[in-house]
Amino acid sequence: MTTPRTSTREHILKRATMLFQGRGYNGFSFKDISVPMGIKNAAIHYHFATKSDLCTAVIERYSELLKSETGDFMKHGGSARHQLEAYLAFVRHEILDARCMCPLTNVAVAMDTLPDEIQAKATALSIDLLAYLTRVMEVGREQDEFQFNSTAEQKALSVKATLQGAGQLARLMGPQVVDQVIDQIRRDLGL
Amino acid sequence: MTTPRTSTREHILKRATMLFQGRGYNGFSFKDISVPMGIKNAAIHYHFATKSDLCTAVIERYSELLKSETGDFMKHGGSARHQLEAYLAFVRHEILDARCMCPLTNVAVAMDTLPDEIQAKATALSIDLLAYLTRVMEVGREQDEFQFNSTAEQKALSVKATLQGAGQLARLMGPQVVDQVIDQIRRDLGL
DNA sequence: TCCTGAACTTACTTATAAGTAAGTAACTTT
DNA sequence: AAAGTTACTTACTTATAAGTAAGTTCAGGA
Repeated sequence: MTTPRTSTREHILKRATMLFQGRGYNGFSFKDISVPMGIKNAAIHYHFATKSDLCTAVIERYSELLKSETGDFMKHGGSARHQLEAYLAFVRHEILDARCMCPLTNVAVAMDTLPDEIQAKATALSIDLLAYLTRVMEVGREQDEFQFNSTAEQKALSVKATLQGAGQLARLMGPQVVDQVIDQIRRDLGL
Repeated sequence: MTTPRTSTREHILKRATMLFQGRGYNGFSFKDISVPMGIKNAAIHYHFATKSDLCTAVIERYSELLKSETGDFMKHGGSARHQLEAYLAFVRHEILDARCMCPLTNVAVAMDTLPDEIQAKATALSIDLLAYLTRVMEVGREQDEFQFNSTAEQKALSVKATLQGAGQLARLMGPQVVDQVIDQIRRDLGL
């Protein structure tokens, strides 16, 4: 073997992430991972006992990624505007460059068909994300950067919903909708 | 047979609609339709040659439903506020009572795995819906009912995205988010 | 009454899915 | 050098998917 064996697991996870975010849980099979990688399906099962385990790991990893990006702000504060822009840039990148959906979208649509473990992880992620955005909204209003007349939580929920929806509409109507929607989020915050 | 045969096709369509909107194209099978109906899979194939045909009919029917609900306004105008509320009520009903997602969401997530025909129908639907909402925004601003400082199209896009996202978050975080998001849409229009 | 077509069912095919058990090659430890 | 341990492959099972071809039932018309 020329490829270092220790990285196989990482490669599987990377591909699974792309497929899960790009097609949803029911939209891909082990073959979509194994064939392009030049390995056998059983190799995937060696690293991840079941498809459910694999996709749980995908969501876990996504959660960790977001946690590391948002953690500092949650602990130490900072500029809300700066945080918002970082988050918007992250979402923008996922939609336009990676051409994938937020894992939350994919869990939500197939909710009833998914293992409980995945539902739980996704729910936890959505709660974390909302808590983060709520904090950003709170701080932003305190700092007189953002203007809105509802609760920070409600505004955060609305911003999150809008971004989730932007990912969908981008697929249907083209990538240009993303920047329009993001611009409107800023305007609706008085920016 | 006690059941009138002529209604079988309608029953199939009804069930397919629930399943497609509830689980996505890849999240249900013919069995999910035939077993609860007490018919055989082949009976579905008699009315709809392929799964693609069946789901195309589902989206077509949804488009017709929306067209009939929005058509009058598009032709004759009226109160934008009234139209907006009717549309919000429609979306609210779908999320809370029917507990299903907009077909656009389900197409968007599995875009790459779906037949071209379905992609085309969904794209057409999204364009129609956006045109409708754009008109509502335009009229609303002309009538001094709505306030926003971007183009009517951009605002409409943002509202649509927000509602699409609300459907997702409702599944993950509970039904109460829907009314919060809808309330925020009103606030962001100066209502 | 025979015939025809609509609306199915029965019985099948083909493909693909997830998952498993047993074997193997190479590296690691003792 | 012998004995694990890791990271796989080979070969298989079981389940389920969409789709099809041929036969059946019943209602209405000539």
